[in-house]
Amino acid sequence: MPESPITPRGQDFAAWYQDVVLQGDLAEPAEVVKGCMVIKANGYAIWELLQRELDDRFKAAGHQNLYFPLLIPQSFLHKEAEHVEGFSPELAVVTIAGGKQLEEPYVIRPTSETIIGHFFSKWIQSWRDLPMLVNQWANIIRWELRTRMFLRTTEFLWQEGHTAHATHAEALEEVLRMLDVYAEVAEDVMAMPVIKGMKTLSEKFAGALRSYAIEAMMQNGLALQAGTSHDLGQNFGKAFDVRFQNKEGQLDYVWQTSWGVSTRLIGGLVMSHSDDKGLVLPPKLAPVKAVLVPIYRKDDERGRVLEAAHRIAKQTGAKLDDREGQSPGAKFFHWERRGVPVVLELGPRDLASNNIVMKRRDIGTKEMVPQAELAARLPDTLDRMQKDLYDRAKQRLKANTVLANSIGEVEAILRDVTAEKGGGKFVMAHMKDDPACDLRIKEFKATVRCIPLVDEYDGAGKCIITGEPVDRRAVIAKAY
RNA sequence: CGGGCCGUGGCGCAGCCUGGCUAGCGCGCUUGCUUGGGGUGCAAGAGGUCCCGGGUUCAAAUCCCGGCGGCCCGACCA
Repeated sequence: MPESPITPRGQDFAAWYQDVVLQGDLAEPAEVVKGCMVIKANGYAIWELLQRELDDRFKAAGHQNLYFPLLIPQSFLHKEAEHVEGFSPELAVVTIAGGKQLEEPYVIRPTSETIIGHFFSKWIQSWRDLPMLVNQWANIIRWELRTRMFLRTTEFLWQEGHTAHATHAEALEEVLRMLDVYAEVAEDVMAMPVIKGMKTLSEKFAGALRSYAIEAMMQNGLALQAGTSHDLGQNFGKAFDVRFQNKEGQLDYVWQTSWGVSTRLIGGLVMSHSDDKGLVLPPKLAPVKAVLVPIYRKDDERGRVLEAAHRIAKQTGAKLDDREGQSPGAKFFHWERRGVPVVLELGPRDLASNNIVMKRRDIGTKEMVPQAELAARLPDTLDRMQKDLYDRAKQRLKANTVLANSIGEVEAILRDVTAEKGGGKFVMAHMKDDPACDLRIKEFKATVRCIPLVDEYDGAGKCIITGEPVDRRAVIAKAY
């Protein structure tokens, strides 16, 4: 087992992850087979917590969960020209079933706009059927050339929301509402600050009018697209003949949206907060929030300590680690690796003084707390840790965001992004939303991440490539 | 599709160049004792088609030929 694993700060996450989490048995959230993940206990429990946070918000916004087929007739993909062009290279196709060559192959869903468009056309006839607000929790397959644990696996779990509206304005409102939901979960639940923004035309979803995204910064300064929300316009409505009769009695195509987040969020979570000792989980996403490790030497101590430990664990909701044959030290390391926010230590000394030792995972501080106060202090400590994690991540984002006023400056900042030089940066520069400009940025192995919805800088300026006026700075960065 | 690396108990590896006794080490696992405020220590034990096929040889994990599989780096992407 590696004693000093590679830090996620400034290092390649995949390498750190493999060393620390997989081989080092630190958090055992997952392993990978042919680019597909087996998500293990701790990792899946985190996903379940995230699912609940998201699902509650979707339902509050009026969406209902449905489930659509895994296999999509290949012809469906071809109905929207841009869509099929974008997804063709990464499709897994089923050509044989039941021992026979199929007349028409199926594709394993890479996303479900097409099959949902097919059903929307059956379900929607009147303006009274709108808006139609559905969500699906599902697995999808995209045969990418390169996989990275959690961030880009061949198969992944996600949620995809699909809605149909009577007007473009209403659809756009929905697109931005769900982007806000993602930002809220990222920031309030994951303690991961994000920038809400519009993707450039060259980075938008295949088949969308416009795509919006939340962009986060990992500890090494690389950007991670953590969630997307698409304004599909009437593209899929026209492709799948999703028409409705409006209040004026005329036929019109619906305006659609789609939005999704995936198990990539778990990768983002790990890369946002974890340290050399292993996972650090924000309390709101910690499957186990506090563990109580009892310490005793002799049999009579054991009885007294365990009795008190059981009582305190019950009062506070902490998990009692009463495994025999494991030293307290071994237990401390065990839970530290797994990112448990608070570890409580209770031994004979504490019994005598009516105290208990409370240790925070993120900053490592130990605190003596009167046993009687623990039930009240523990939630406060968890809240503070949640907030501190966010604040630290926010500060890191600020510290690594820089302005650039020429293409040369952008290049100088992004060239040789390494840990020694402080890792990656978000470079804010005025950039025209033009595929030719995106291409220029790609020469530095970076991309235009987004054009922020809220301008926190100096407003309008001239494009550093074309010189044309643009109304705000865009985020340029190297990304996962 | 380019560039690099690797297939040896559950996991991580050494051994291969220079062929040779019973294939070794760490972790994990089992049993017992011991220990316990940051990975206790000791003892005993279970566990192997050395990726596959062929060749060379008295003898192959090791050398040769052919296959298969995996990982990492780049191009594609949530």
